[in-house]
Amino acid sequence: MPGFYDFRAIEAKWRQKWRDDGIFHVKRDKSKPKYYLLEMFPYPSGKLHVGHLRNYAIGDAIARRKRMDGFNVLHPIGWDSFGMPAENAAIQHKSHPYIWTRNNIDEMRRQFDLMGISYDWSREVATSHPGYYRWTQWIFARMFDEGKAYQKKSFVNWCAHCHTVLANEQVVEGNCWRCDCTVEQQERVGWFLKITDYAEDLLTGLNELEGQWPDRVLTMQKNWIGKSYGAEVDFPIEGGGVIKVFTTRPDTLYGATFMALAPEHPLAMELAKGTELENDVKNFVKQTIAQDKTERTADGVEKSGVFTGRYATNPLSGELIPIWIANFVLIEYGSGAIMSVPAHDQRDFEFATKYDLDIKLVISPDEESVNKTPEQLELDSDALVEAYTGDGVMVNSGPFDGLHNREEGIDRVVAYLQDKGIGKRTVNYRLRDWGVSRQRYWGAPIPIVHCGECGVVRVPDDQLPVVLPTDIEFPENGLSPISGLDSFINTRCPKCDGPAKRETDTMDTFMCSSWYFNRYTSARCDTTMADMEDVDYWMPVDQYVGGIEHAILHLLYARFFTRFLKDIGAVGVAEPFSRLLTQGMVIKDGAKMSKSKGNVVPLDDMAQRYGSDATRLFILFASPPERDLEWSDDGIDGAFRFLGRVYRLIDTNIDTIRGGGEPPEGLDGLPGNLADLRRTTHKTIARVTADFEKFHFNTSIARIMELLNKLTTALKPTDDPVACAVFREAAEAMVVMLQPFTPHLSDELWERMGNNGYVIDHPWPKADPRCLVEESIVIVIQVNGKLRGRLNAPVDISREDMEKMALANEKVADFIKGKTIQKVVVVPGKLVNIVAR
RNA sequence: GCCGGGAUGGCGGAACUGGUAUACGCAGGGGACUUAAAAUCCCCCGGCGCAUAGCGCCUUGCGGGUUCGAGUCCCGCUCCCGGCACCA
Repeated sequence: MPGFYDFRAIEAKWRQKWRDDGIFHVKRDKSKPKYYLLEMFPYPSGKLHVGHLRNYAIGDAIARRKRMDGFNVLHPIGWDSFGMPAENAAIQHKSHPYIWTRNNIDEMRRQFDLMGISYDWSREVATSHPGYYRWTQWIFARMFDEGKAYQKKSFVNWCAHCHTVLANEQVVEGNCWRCDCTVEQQERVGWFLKITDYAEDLLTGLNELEGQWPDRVLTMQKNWIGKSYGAEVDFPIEGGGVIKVFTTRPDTLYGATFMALAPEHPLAMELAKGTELENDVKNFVKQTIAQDKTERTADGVEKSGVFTGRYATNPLSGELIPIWIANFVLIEYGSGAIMSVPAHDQRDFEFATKYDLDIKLVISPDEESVNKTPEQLELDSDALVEAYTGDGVMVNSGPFDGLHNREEGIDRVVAYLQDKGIGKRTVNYRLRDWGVSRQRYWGAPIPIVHCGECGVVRVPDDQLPVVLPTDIEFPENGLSPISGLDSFINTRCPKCDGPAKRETDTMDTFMCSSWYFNRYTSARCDTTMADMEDVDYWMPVDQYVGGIEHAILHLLYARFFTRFLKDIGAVGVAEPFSRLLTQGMVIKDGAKMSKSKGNVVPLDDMAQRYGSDATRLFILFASPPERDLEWSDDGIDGAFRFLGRVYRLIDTNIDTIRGGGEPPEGLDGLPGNLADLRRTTHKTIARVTADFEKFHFNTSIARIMELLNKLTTALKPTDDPVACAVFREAAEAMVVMLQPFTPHLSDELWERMGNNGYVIDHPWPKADPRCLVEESIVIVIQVNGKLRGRLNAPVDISREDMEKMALANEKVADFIKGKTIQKVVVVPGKLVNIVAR
C-alpha cells in the first residue's frame, strides 16, 4: 500500500543492515578528529521505560550528529552491574545475583538495540565481570601502594536495612540513599580512600569547567568540598596536654570563654576521668552518640552539653576557661573541638546563655567602644540578645584593641600565634575521606589479605583478579555469603606464604563507575587498565550526559579517580568530562517515572505501537533536555503522525523527487513559489543547525515540522527538472536533519530517494547564504509602542523611506489625530515607532 | 535560614542582543472524504467588549521602576522545584 508507514518493517530492516555492516564500530584513527560521547552507564535493573530512554536518546542524537560533522565518534555502553538490587532480588527469588544481572543485561541490550542507539557494542563492559573488576582491584592496589587507600576505625554510617556501611555522599538527609532508612553511627574498621588529598585540586579544577558544566553542579560540588580559611590554635589543658581547634575567626580569640568537644572526641571521656563529673559525662556522651545523626542535628534541636570539670587556658587572654562537651560539635569537622565565642557566634551564644557561661564582647560595631572601660564592655556583653556576627573594631583584646577585625585583626592575630608557635594559618575542608568497604556480597572483592605475621598485605598484581566466588549461599542472618566462606577466606600470605585470611568486605560500586570511561577506549585490553595510546587518543569524554542525581556522588568520585590515575601515569588528563549535560526527569502523573512509583511507560509498548523513531522523537520534542519532561500518551501520537506525514509525502511523490538533480545556484531565476520553498529549506537548515548546537532538540524538531508543512503545500507532481530539484533538496534536507532523531526512517527514505549508503555518513547540510536572501521585508509600525500596522517594503529600504511610509499610513493618522509627534524611532529593516502625545 | 533554578493559552512548550507575545505539537470545535467508523486532508482555536467580513481594549505569577518600546533589564513581593543546612 503506497503511503503506508510500515515502521515495524522499516526499523527491523535498517537495524539489521547497520549490524551487518558494523557501522558503529569505531577504531582509533589519528587522521580524524575524535569525539567521545558518553551517557552515564545504567544499572541493569531489568526492563527499560521511556524515562530511561531520555538519557540515551539525547546522547544518541549528539553522537549521530557529530559523526555527520566528520568526527570519529566513540559512543560506547556498558553495565554498572555490581550492587545491591541484584543481591536482594537473588535472595528474594532464591537465585543468584549473577543470573539476575545477566538476564537483565540481555534484556536491556535488546532494548537499546531496538531503539537504534548507535553503540559500538564491541566495547561493552560490565563492572561485575572479572575482566573488568580485575582493573578496579588493580586501581585499589595502586592506591594502597601510594598510601591513598587505608584502613581505620571510625564512626561510620550504617544502614541496618541494607546491612552495610555507606559513604557520606550516600547519606541523604540522614537516610540511606537507596532504601531511605535511617542511618546510624557505628564504630567500625573499614577501608577509606584519601579523596581529601585532592580536595584543593578538585575544587580549583571546577574553574576550568565553568560554562561547560551546569552551574548548579559546580556549586554543589564546591559546597560539598566546603573550603574555609582560618587558623588552627592550640589550647593548653590545665594539668597537661593540648586541645587543637580550627576557627575561621581568629579575630575573636580573646572572646573564647569556654571550649566544647564533640561527644565522640577521644579526650571527652579521658578529661572527666577521676572528677566527680565522670558519671554525668559518661551518660551524656553515651546518650548523644546513641542518638541518630538526623535527630541530633535536626533544625531547632536544643543545644545541650556537660561540663568535664576541667579547664584550658585561652592562649591569648591567659584566662582559664571551662572545657565542655556539646552535642552540636561534630567529630567529623575540623578537629572535633571548638573554641566558643558566645558574643560572636550564635550557637555558642545559645549554649552560653543556657549554661550561664561568660559572654565577652571582643568585636564592636561602634568605633567609640575602644575607649570604654572593661566594666562598660561587660555591660555591653550582658546587653547582647544574640551574637554579633558582623564586623567591627576589636576591643577587650589586649594589643589588638582598635584594629578592624577583618582588615587587620585576623592577619595580626594569626601572625602572633604563628610567632609564638601556638597556632598557624590553615584551611579546612568539609570533604571527608571516602569509606569504600561494603559488607555485602555482590561487589568487587577488596584485594587485601590479613596475615598474622605480616599484617595487611595487598594481593600482588599477578594474582588479580581476586575472583568473587559464585558458588555461594545466602545465610539467613543477612551477612554476606563470603564473610563465612572458608574456601574464600583461607589463603596464604603473598609475602611469607603463611596462613592468612582474605578481606571479605567488597568495594563500594561507585569505585567501579569511577573509571569505566577509560576502559571503553580499549575494553578488551588484558595487560593494563586501558591501553595508553587509546586512552590518550579518546580521553577526555567530550560530552557526558546523565542525571543530576550524580552531581556529587559519581561525578566527584570520577574526578578524584581520574586525578589519581593521572598522578600514577595511567591516564593523561585530570578532568574526565569536558562538558556535562544533565537531563531533567521524566514525570508522569506528577511523579518521577519509576518502577517503585508504578507509573512507568514500558519502552517495548511504545516501540510496538509507534516505533522506536516516534518514541525517540517525542521524548526529544516534548521538552528541552535540561528541563523536566511531562510524559503524554497523546503527545507521542503527534510525533507518530508527523513521521507518517513525512513518509507519505515522500513516498507518494517519489518520482517527482527522484526526477530532481542539483538545483541551480541561489534564488535568481526561480519562480516565486519555488524561491519561497528554497528559502524556507535553507532557513530551516540554518535554524536547526544553530538550535542543535545548543542541544535545543525541541525547537530543532519544531523547525523541521514547519519545513514539512511548507513542503506539503508546495510539492506537486511535475516533470520540470528545476522544480523537482528544489523539491528534492527540501525533502533530502528534512530527512538528513531528522537522522539524529529518527535514524531508521531517515535511512529508509534516503534510500528510496535514490541515494546510496547511510545518512549518518552524509555530511550535515549547510545553509547557502544566497538562498537566505529575502525579497521583501515586513516593517512593523507602532504608535506609542503599540502595534498599529505592518507594511511590506524592499529589503534595502532607507530609514527616511521607512519613516515616510509609516507617517503616510492611514491607521497611524487615526491614532495621532489631535496629538503632536514628538519623536519617530526607526529600527532599520524592522520597525517604526511614532511617539505622539 | 542560605545558595541555585523556575512561573507564558485548556496542556507540553516558542520568542535572536530590549523591537510583530503565544512558533511547533497536544487537546478541543467545525468541515471534506466514507454506507459508517478509523485513518487522512482543510479551516478555527488567549480573554473581554462592540456598531461583529471588522474594530477596540486587556493579557507572559503579583506590585513598582527604567525605556519611544519590557516575557526579556532593575527594585520589592508571592508561590513552586532542587541543593545545602549547628561546618566552628
